Amino acid sequence: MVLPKRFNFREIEKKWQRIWEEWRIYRFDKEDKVRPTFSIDTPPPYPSGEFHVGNAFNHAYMDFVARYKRMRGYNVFFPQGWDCHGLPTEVRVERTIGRYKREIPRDEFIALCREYTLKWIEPMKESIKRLGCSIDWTTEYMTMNPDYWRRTQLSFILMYRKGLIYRGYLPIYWCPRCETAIAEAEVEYKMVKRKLYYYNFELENGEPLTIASTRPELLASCIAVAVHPEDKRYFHLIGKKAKVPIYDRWVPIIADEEVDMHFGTGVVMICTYGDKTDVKWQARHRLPVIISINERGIMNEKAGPLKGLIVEEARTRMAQLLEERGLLVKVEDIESSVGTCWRCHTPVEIIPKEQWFVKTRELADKVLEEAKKVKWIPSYMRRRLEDWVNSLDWDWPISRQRFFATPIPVWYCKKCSEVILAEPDWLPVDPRKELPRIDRCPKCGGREFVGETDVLDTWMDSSITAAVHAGWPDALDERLFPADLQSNGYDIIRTWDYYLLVRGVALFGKSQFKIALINGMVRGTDGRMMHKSLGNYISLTEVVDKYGADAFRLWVASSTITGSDIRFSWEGVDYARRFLTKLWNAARFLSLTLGDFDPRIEVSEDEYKLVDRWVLNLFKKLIVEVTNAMENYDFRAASTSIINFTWHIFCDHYLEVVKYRLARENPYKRSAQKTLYTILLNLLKLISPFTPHIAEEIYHTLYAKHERWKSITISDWPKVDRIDERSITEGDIVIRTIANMRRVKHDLKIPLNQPIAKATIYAGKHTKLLRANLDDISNTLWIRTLEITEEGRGKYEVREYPEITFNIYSH
RNA sequence: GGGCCCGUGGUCUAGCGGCUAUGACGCCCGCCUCACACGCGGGAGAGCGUAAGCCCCGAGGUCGGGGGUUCAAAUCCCCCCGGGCCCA
Repeated sequence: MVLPKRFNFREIEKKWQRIWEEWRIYRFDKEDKVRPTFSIDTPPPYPSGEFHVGNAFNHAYMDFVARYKRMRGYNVFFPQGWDCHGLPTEVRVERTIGRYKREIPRDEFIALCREYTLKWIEPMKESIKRLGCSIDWTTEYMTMNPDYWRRTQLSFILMYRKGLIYRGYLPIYWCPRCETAIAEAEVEYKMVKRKLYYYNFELENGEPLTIASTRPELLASCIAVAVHPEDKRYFHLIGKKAKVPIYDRWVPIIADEEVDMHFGTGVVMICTYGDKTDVKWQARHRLPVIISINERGIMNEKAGPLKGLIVEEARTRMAQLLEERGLLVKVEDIESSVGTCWRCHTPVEIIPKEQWFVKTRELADKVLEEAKKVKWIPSYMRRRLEDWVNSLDWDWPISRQRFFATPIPVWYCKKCSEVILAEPDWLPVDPRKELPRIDRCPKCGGREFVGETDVLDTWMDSSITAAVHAGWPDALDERLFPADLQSNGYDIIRTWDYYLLVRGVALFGKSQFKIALINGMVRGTDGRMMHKSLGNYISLTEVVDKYGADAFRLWVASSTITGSDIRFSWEGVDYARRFLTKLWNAARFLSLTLGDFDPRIEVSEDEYKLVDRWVLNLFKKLIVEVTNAMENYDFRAASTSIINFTWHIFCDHYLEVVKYRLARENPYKRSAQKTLYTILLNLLKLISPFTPHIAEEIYHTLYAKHERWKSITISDWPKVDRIDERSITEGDIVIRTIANMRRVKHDLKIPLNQPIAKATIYAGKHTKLLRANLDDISNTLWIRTLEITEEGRGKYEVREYPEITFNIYSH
């Protein structure tokens, strides 16, 4: 069949996506016990409603691997799920319905969250499909479904029983807008302009002591004043007392090495809790705790005159109060970083709360040990994980004061407060609505219980995906666990990779994944991070609409090395598309000349010409190169090698020298056809992990009737036997001679299809070689009489082989 | 302030101890050559002195800047500057 003149990627891509799904060729075959398995722990996207180019970048990487491994004979498991729970959904639903969650019944609010989540998943699923990902859609799951949270709850129970989860009254990050605890990992630091207030405390001798603070509203919580132990200015004050202004309490003046002598006046007030250092200081110096902010960010009765004000109002009010009493010395503008809630961007507070925690500090050593066993690509990414683990000061708070999440499977005895942990066979369970299935409290015999109303951090859901994919806990398929591949961006090493490792270690005593494939960030065309707010945001839909999934995928593969940032470029995607056009046209040329060719007919070795052996052996080298690159997850090297071979070696040189053999009957027609047939078929195989749609379309038009594979995307990866280096070096001499003569003919303004009466090549030591290939030279250049002699020099030179010169006589 | 990564023609990028630094985009010139003008061939472009082009000559340069190791550095080491990510 002849290929149409142009390839309509819109139609072709959609068609194959549909057919692949119908054929079920990307399903993991559970029954197959022969092929080795390769399992991917696909990070479930959060249903934001839009699958952006960053998501697509990561999914493309996973798909390259999935498709490659399938062709290497693996039974590939490539699942897809959705990480549904989370604060952003609650925030967005509140915004959409215009009411706060506490204003409507809880079940109604949760139902709305579910409804919107389903709605937001749809376009993202569509995008993943349009990207051409070879996902096994029978595996699709949503963490908001009871069957999934049953597993999350079980993991909680198991970790609790192992003593890895505890309930404690500890300071935690708290978002006053969302009114929930958040983990260190969820705090986002932003540089903001703030005011630094200088105001006076009073010393025992009545003298003032000026301190600098950005948070004077916390004076009510001030529990000490600290200086650096070596600060000569304040050395004499250590151990004495200072009086807190407004509140007139005496607090100790202590020394601590972490005080920055050069910030402000070198005197700092310690408040419970102004920031993370305050938490450390409070504990280290065994200071009391005075909490003056409530859970909604409003000053409480402890704050006295500030009571009822929200934090920002309280700050300016306090500055006023200080000023009125002549205690305010000065106010400076400074830039400093403020921790904010990663979803709603409200500045976070630190308050102590009764919360559930995972003993992550206790698990740290084992996590580091397991992280060492993981193969990190690129390898330096492991450092990031290690640095993060080593920098953790607090345990991981896993309880959240939210609605739309997995319920904590716990009740409390009303009488004695004993924790009643759900039994595994009660799951899934919602203690907010159900009672424990016991009559009496095992400790005090009490008969009344209260369900835990807090829910679990979303990371508790998503950090067991690898195990869940493998069927845990019902029927864990050992072949799929730990997962072979975990792929994500370097920005979330501290979350995805870290939490997966923590849970892996806690629940299974090992990492849940073997390879961590880390990709960079997608930047806008201006080189900055792609953000809607920066106006450099490009949607995947737009790119795929304009250029097609294959062009986007090939651009992703070829534009940057694994782990590096990729800068979006329309020119880059366009270049990829132009290559695909080239490939299409080459295939079309073959479809025009292979009409009478039967691939079953054997072509004997001596029917092949040197140029055939040249291109076939160069192609073997390409296979080796691409295979090595794919094994190293170096998609750039793999894809650019394919592009360069196809475009230049195959199209620019080889196709030109065989055209004459294809145009009319001759003894070397079949060998030319066979060479073209073989090379294009195997090129399609090599490129199909990157551009599966076009490869499939060409395969089905030209090859499917002769070849045994239903789809080229599940065909065998090309193999290589002995490479004949000699035909490569000799072929190169012939090819270069032809190319240089074509160039000169063009420079002489002779149309390339106009016959040349006569030409002479002065070939020196290459005379014998060129004479043996005289037909290729003369026919490709349309030379009527070609002479090849050993002696003499012509006017023109073959650049790569200056010993070869030639003359061309147009008349 | 800390950890990690990056800095090569106008733009993007390869090279990561050894010829004259790779390729692409863009630019300039030529060409409708029986798959492809979404193509093919060629050229300038990584420093300066001259008005352009060419040639000669001169001091001299070449991968963010500076220093070092080495017979030899874009490549290794140190410092600085700039960008990024993560964190304090």
